Amino acid sequence: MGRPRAFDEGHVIRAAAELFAAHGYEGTSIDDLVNGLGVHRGSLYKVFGSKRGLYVSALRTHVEEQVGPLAAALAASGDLAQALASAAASYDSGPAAGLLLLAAVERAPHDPEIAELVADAFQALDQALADFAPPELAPALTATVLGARIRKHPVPVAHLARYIRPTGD
Amino acid sequence: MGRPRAFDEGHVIRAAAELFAAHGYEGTSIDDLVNGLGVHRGSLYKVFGSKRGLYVSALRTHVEEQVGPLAAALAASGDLAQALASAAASYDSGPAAGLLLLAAVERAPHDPEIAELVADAFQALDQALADFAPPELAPALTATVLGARIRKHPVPVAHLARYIRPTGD
DNA sequence: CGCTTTTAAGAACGATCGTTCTTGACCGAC
DNA sequence: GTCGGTCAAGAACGATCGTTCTTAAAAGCG
Repeated sequence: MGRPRAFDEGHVIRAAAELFAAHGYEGTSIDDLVNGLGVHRGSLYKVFGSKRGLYVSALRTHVEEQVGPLAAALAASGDLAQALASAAASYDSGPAAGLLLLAAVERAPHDPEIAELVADAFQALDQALADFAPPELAPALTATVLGARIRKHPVPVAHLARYIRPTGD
Repeated sequence: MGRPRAFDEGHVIRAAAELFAAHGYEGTSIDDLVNGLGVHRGSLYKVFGSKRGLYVSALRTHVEEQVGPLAAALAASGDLAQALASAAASYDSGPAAGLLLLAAVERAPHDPEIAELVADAFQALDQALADFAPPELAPALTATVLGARIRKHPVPVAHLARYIRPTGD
């Protein structure tokens, strides 16, 4: 009963993730979202409660739909070189790529819930990489993958594998 | 002639860098700057022209006073382990640390001048690291150092050196 | 058809945004 | 001492911020 929705919630969340990834949380206004998403102001507040609510939904969905599958792909790799290559390729692409990175540096320091989402995503990457390198190296390798995403030109992280001795020292 | 300034420009720039590093460009308002810096609104606009002008000054000073000396310290290291250790230690500390990182993900995509500042700083780190590892690995190692700064808990990047075979393949 | 419920539309709210202006305080030079 | 010039103080600008409100439109159900 009642008037049906004229928009798909998942589609809206993904489009919002793009906007937040492109301009950051503070740099994206409600008007930007209303115009870019084609969803009415009141509907956004009805469904997500606030700008922050929409942001959290966007980040959570980004982690689930982009970072999660990436971690799974890493775990299915044959060796470290393949894992690093697919990590770089997969994380470089995707319209909302960089949302996790932006969330980590912009919002996580001031928002514990976002900090937890970010930490969980990073830990998932750690675990996926820990199978192909000495375990104490996993956080550094995750840092490499994340840091590579920052630079303008692609960073050949996969080459790193050729210089790292196999698992177990 | 004329009334002398009641503030030190360098000190103001460094304090502004702290604020921008903590809350980002969009997340730091002119009122935040006026309150946190103790400098009058009109004086800020007289000296720096605009909020962006102050931000560019802060980023440039941060690169010159923090990142530059770090690159010099790297170049003076004995081996890769020492270089990575000092990179992690030096870049982790400092009140404005992270400003470069935040500038790279938040402003560089939308501001060519900032993008150039960021790219130059990254390249300086690349060159400093290229002396201790295979040259094609330098960007990846810079990415590791940058990525490590993102995570909440310190990342032991220096351990990476123990697994990397010496320069020249 | 009427009633109920949910969404869409858009004006409107006070607060804050970056920026500018006006006024008076301060200092060196004459 | 007073004049010229720079800075400090703070009110004020229009624009935009996130959020809320009022009203109309669209569906299922009796």
